[in-house]
Amino acid sequence: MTRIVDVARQAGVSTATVSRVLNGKTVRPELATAVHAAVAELGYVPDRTARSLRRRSSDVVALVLPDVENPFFTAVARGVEDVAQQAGYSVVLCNTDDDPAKEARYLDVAEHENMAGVLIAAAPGAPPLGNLLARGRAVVALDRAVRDDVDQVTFDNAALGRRATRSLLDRGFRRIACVTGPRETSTAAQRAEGWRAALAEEGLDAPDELLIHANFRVDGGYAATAGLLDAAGAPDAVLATNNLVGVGALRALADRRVPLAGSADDRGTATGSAATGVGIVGDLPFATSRTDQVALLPLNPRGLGVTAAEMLLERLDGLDSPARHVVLDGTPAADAGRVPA
Amino acid sequence: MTRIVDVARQAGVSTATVSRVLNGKTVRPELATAVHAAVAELGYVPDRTARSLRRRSSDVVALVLPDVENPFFTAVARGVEDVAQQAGYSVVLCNTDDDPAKEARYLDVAEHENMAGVLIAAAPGAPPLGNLLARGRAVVALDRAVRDDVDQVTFDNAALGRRATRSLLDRGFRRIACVTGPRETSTAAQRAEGWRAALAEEGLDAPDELLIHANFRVDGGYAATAGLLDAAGAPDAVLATNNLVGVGALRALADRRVPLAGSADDRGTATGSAATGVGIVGDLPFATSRTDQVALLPLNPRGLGVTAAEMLLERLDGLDSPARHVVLDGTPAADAGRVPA
DNA sequence: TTGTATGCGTTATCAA
DNA sequence: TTGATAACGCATACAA
Repeated sequence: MTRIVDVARQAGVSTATVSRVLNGKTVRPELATAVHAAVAELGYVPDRTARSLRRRSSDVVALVLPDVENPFFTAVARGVEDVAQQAGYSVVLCNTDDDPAKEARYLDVAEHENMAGVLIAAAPGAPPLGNLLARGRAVVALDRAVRDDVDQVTFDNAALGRRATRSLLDRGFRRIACVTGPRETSTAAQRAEGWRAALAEEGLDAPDELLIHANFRVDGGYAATAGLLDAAGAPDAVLATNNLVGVGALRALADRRVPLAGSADDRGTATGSAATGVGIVGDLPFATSRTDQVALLPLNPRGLGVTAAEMLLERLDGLDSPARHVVLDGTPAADAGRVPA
Repeated sequence: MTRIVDVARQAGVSTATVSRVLNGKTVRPELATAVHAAVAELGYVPDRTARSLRRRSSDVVALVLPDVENPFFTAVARGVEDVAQQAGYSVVLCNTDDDPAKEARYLDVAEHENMAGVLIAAAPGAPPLGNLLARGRAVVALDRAVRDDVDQVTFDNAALGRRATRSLLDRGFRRIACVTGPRETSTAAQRAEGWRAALAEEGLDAPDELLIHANFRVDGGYAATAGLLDAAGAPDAVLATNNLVGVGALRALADRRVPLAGSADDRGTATGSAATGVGIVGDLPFATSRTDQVALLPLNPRGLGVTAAEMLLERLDGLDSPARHVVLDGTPAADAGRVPA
């Protein structure tokens, strides 16, 4: 392994000068070129562990997510990684299952590993992120809102809920149920608020029995949708406020042979249940059926990750500036100009 | 931040003794308890960076994957993480997109970050993993076969291909196409071999035009299946050798309104195309349709991750033992007894 | 068995 | 601007 002393010797300078060149401090140009030549010739790569120990901060960033199996979050991770890699940071993925205890463990690790920063979609009910901030770590919350004093980037979830509901209204549905995530999860609550608002704008009621708080996974969407279909006064359409809940809803309909309203199967297939409309806030990258009768409101999770990572990078060299809140539109088209590819 | 000297002072011993206690060396019991008490009281956590620098190896493990957006590999990651966490290791996810250059970069990082080990589903055509081995790093290849001199855990892919094909044969299909991944990818090639073998056992031909090498993603499966349907002598069933290709195949059929053979839609729906059977090696966690007419051969990617992680842990304290090759059956039931939950 | 003292490779302080 | 050297926190060789 080649060390900094080897480079120093080869270039005929001190280790301090080599270090300065490598860290962009002011050095006489000819010495700098000599150092670069030596680095190239020896194939020297600084030992990141030693560097971390000395700097008291590594070039690793933690990305703490509720569910790495959710394609939404893996897409977020892609965006984060692309930006972070570019800037020389590595990304560690941490999966919390929305368990505050798991989340706390990972944040501990992040601190004791001297990680440069943390990007987090925080579990509801988890303790605030003040510890990390207090210890001078950069923190950016993404997707889900947290305490005001930390940087965060979220979608305009109320607007997303409104727009998805409106597109169902535009298709002629009137009795629209909303299957969303846990009450405490900000995205779930806000998208449901958007649903309520869209109905209100149309002079429609949003009765309690049409708002279901499930978990934000496939089984949650499945059970909730099945329940809605079984209950008296079944809805003529269902709004799923995230991708996995949407998958569950579609599968529940398929299992019961309830056709999608507006599809070719709508008429002709003999079935006991009335055709039902489906709206989804999010995408279905692994759909096994046609989705053209589904009112999809595609999101841009990658853009969310990109923006969050960029905020973290800025925060890393400016720890004292006030917290910033960025609200993205959320859809790929709208973010196109705003978020770098 | 509390350091080892603080603990030493508190316990009335030297830093060396504290270190020994923490690392399980032999120490007089009463001193050990004193140290433990001090650790607890001060809430001491060793600085992992310093430890890495000194030991020349960290407690981070790299998990290098071709596609973190593929649910198969995220499930592998879950298995790896569970085992690794338990043993005190953190897991870094690295995404290569099967690009040898990206893979090489990550392996470089793993080496220069002094990571304890690497778990990798290697990109075909990537340079062998000898470098890492030579530098004394523990390496375990998973899912895909690599050079014989490195530990590896794979599925019995030929058998998987055979069984999936057989289940299509059992359902009465005779002209069965195979859509698999790139020739160079061992899993793709071996599962296709299994397909060929199953047909041969039945005295059936496996003509070249029925074997398609696509990419191992949704678009690959989609295009390949569409092509098969368009060609003269279309198959009566399609075997997809991985989950994403299966998604693509199902969506191609749905888009063309080709009913699944054996489903309720099989008769009744007027369509130009004949009903087609589908077999898939893998699972469809995000299917938006019923899958009971699909011949699914479920896999156990989590078990793959668990086994690979356990092999890595063993390798970590025994770097010189000969390379081991573990071949898992691959299905959840068969692995149930073999792979710890 | 325990303590002392050195070194891991880098960055930062200080004097020149 | 540059160089010599101390320090980051821990583990271990060596001495006791």
